[in-house]
Amino acid sequence: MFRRVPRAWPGLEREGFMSLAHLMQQRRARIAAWKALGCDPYAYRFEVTHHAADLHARGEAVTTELGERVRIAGRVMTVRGHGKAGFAHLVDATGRIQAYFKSDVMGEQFRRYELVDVGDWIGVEGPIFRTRTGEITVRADQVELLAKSIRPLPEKWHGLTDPETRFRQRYADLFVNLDVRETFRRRSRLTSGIRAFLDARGYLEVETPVLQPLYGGAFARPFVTRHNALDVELYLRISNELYLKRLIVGGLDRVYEFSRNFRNEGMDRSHNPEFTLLEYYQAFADVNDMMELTEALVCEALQAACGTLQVPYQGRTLDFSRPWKRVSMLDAVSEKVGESVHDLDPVRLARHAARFDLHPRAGTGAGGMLDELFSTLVQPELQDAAFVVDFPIETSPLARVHRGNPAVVERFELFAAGMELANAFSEQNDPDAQRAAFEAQGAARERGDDEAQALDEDYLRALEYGMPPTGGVGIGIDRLAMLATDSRTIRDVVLFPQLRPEEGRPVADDLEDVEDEAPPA
RNA sequence: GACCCGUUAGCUCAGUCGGUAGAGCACCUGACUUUUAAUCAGGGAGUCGCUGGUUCGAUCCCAGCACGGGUCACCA
Repeated sequence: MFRRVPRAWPGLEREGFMSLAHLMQQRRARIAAWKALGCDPYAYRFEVTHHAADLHARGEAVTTELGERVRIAGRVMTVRGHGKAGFAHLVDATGRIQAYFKSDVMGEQFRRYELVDVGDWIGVEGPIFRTRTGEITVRADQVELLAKSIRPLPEKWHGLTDPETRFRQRYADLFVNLDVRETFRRRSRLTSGIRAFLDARGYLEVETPVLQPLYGGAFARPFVTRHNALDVELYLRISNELYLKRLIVGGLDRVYEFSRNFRNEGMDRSHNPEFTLLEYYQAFADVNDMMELTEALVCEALQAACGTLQVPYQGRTLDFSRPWKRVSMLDAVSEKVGESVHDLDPVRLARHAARFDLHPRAGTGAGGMLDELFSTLVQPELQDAAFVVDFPIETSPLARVHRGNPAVVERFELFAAGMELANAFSEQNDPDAQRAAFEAQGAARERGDDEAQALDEDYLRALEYGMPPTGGVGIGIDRLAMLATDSRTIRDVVLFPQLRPEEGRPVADDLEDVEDEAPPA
């Protein structure tokens, strides 16, 4: 890690004072050597004919005889010199490929090979062949330096393991730990699979505001920012839900958005302050339609990403094969506490909560206590994909009351690996009922619940024009990506997870400044 | 926010019962024309996270701070 040091430390000019600066100075010195050979250490382009994977795919067709000429480019990860010959491994976007450099073949060009440092980007041209030990290799007769690397790479065997450095310097993580690339490729296959699924069903991908004058659609604290010209406070969105439903009012009857949301809360294994939520809304559909659709969507996405619905995750196998289990929250909690809680009696729920050593905040209603009991007793056991239904009204202000049971709403959540993956409702489209639900939230806010949802007059105005019956779903894409890539934490599937900023500037930069100003020896 | 653990060379780590530190890889020099963690010989590289305290002397003991990791809390 970078260390903070005083900017002007006496003795800096002493030769070899600091190892990193010393190592970088050695590498910088090679820039001049390349120029002396007439080479630009930072090239403009290189014609690539093949990737590493293309050459490996040829298998037995490659023999110890020299074959087709190819041009490959990549970062040098290892160099093994043998006097008048040498080997190097290049890594490109598709993997590793070995290059062989031989003095009597390369002539003057061999001098270039001798200047190559680990970490440099180079381009190589020559015929492919198979070495004595069986590795497919390019026998270089031409070498070009594409970009000089002046910073030493992490160690080749243990690699880069410190999580802080891996996240801060994801660029290094990506070229040292090649499995990290596969994680993000798989995440990309997941999202492109979802897009293909929704596009094929007539859904329109849309983009709605990240900067919102009023945040809503979820229970969370927001990040606050300010627009200078308008002189107004704005919030980074905690959800895009209310905007997508405005579009349903507008007649766009199937819409979806991959929404980057921001919630000003603690961070842990499954929470990053910014995260990606896929939301999709379909007019004329209810929660049951959306359950079917979600089952199909997730299965298709996982197939695209993993090629299986038996998903290995942290030493166990999660079963996503259809149909998924459906669990009533009321039934499941009743079973765990040993008596029926279907009447949502607050006194009885409080007694059970106390029995399991749960201490809901003062003012928590029956729905909140049911939710706590569920989270503690039932949720950890939901490893294979399972839908949970029958949610209390109190915790669902944007959902419609259940047609068959006025105590609960038409809603489901999807769980797997003990994590909440998705949340869906038959959306509330009665403007008066929605206003009443907002007002109940306002009362909760009065009581000190700073996550209660604000009344959104513009959203109510939209509902007053009339919103068709609508089913809506939100899926936590980061969490789904965790499952699809067997990642333990959300940070493993977010390219640049949130960290405290590094204070000051990296040590090496400070030292370079001094060296640059020093007179040449 | 609470508690526990960590921070030593570019990387991965050892170590000092308090006397200013080592290994492997990487780097430099030399040898080596099919190696692949190449090998062999030699060499250089460190305010031991920061600040303060105790001490003749602190990388080591103590306190505070910073950053990171973990557990919990918060988080429908």
